[in-house]
Amino acid sequence: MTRILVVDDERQLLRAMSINLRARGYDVDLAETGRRALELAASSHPDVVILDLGLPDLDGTEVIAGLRGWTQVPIIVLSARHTEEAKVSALDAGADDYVTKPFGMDELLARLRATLRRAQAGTGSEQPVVETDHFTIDLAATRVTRHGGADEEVRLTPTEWQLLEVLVRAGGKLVTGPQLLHEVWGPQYGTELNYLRQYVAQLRRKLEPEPSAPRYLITEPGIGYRFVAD
Amino acid sequence: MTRILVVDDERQLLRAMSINLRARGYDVDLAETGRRALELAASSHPDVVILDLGLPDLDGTEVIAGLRGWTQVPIIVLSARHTEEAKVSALDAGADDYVTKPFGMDELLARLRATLRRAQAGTGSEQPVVETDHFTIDLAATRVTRHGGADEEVRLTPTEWQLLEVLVRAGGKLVTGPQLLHEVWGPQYGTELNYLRQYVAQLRRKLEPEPSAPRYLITEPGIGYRFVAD
DNA sequence: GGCGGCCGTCAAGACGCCGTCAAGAACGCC
DNA sequence: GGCGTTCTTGACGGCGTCTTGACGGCCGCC
Repeated sequence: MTRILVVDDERQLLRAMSINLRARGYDVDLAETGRRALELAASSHPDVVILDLGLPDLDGTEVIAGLRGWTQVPIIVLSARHTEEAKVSALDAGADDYVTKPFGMDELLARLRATLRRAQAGTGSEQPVVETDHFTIDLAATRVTRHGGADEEVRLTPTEWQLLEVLVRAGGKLVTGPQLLHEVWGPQYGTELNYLRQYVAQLRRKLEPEPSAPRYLITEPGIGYRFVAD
Repeated sequence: MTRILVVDDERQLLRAMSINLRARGYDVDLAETGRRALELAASSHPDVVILDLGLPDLDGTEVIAGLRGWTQVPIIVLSARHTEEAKVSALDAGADDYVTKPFGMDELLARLRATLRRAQAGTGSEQPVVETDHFTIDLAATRVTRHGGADEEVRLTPTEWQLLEVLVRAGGKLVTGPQLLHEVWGPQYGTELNYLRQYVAQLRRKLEPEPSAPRYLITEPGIGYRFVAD
C-alpha cells in the first residue's frame, strides 16, 4: 500500500485531497503544520509527501530541509507563489516537483504517479523477497516465515519490522548505528545505541538458528550492523 | 559529464537552450524531429531528455512511448498546451515532468537539477569498488574480501577502516602523515605518527599477501603513505 | 665509522562497546 | 477498568579496540 503524507493548513483542501487520494487506493496521513508534518514523516514513513509551502509555523524550505536531513522520500510542493525564484529555491532545497495553486486534481494525481514511478524505479525494483536457508522475508507482504520443518510464521513487532526492513533494503551494505536510529525511530534520535542492542537481540532470537552466533544479522563492532543473506 | 538531449522544432529555442546548458557544464545533443530524437537517444545515451511535444513528424506521446520502450531515461516535457488532459496523458505515457511554454530558463534548470538528482539517487552513480589481485574493497558496503582461493571476508576495526578509506579515496595519490591523522583521528591530531605505524602495520597484516614486503600500502619515507591498486 | 632520525614491531593498560538481564511506562484490546 | 504486549530505560560483565610507551633495525647524513 502506498502511503501519502499531505501537508496543508487549509482544512478544506486537506479534506478534498484526502477523499480523492483514498478513493484511488492510497493510504493518507494529514498534517496542518510543519512540525506535525516532520513528526508524522518520522513515525509513519510515507512513500511520498505533498507539501504546501504556506504553513503557519515553519518556512517551506525549512520543512524540506528537515525531511532531506534524513530521508530521500519524494516531495511534491504545492504553492500559491508563481515566481521562478520560489520554484527554484524549493526545487533546489530538495523538492521533486512544484505545482502552483490553484491546480487541477487530475494533474496533481498524474504528477504523483510520475513521481512514484520514478522513485520506485530506483529502489523498489528489486525482488522484495529475501530467502535464506532458515527463513524468508517478504518485504511487500510484511511477512517472515521460518523454515523449521513445517514453515511457521514469525510475529514481529512494528519496531522490529522496521529495523529489519532497513537492514534488508540496504542490500548487504553496512548501516551505521545513528543511521538506523534515524530511519527507524526518527531524525531526533541518533545516540541511543542501547535501543539497537535491544532490538537486534530480539530479531536474532526470532530469526537466527543460533542467536548467540549470528549468521545473518552481523555486528560490525564500533560501526553498525549488516544483513547478509547467505 | 551529464549529457542532455534537447528536442524542439524551433531553431531559436534550440540554440538558446544549447547555450544555456553548455554554459552550465552539460553536454548537449540537439534534435528537431521525433525520429531524429529517437535515433540520437539510442546512439548517445543521454542522461535526461528535454522534449517539446509540438513536433512536425511524430505525436508527443509517440516519442515518449518510443523512448520508454527500451530506456528509463528521465524525460522533461515542454509544451504550449496548458490543458490538464495534455499534462495527464504525457505524464502517464512516461514523462517525468511537464513544463508549459512559455517557461523561464531558471525554472527549467531547477527542474532539470531535481530530475537528475532523483535519477542518480536510484542508480548509485558512483563505482566505489576497488579490486586488486589479492583483495576487493567495497567502499559503499564497507566490506573487504580477500581472494585467497575461497573469498573470505576481512574484519576491519573502525579506525582501520577509516584509514584505509582515506588512502583509497586519495586515488593512488600520496597522503602525508599529518593529513592522515587529521582525517582519521580529528583536527587536533597531527604529530602522533606512531598511531599510523601501528594501524598501517595492522592493515598490511590483514590485506597484504606479504606484510613484510608491502605491495599496496606503500610507505613514502619521511612523507607519508600511498595506496596503489596494481 | 659514528650518529640520529624514521619506520616496523611488540606489549600492556585503559577504555568503550556489545550482549544480556530486568523493570517500569505506555499503549491497545477485550 | 483490567490485562497483555510493546516500548523505553537503566545497569553490569566481558571482550575487543584504542592508546601509549619502548625497543631494535635500516638508512642517510655528517
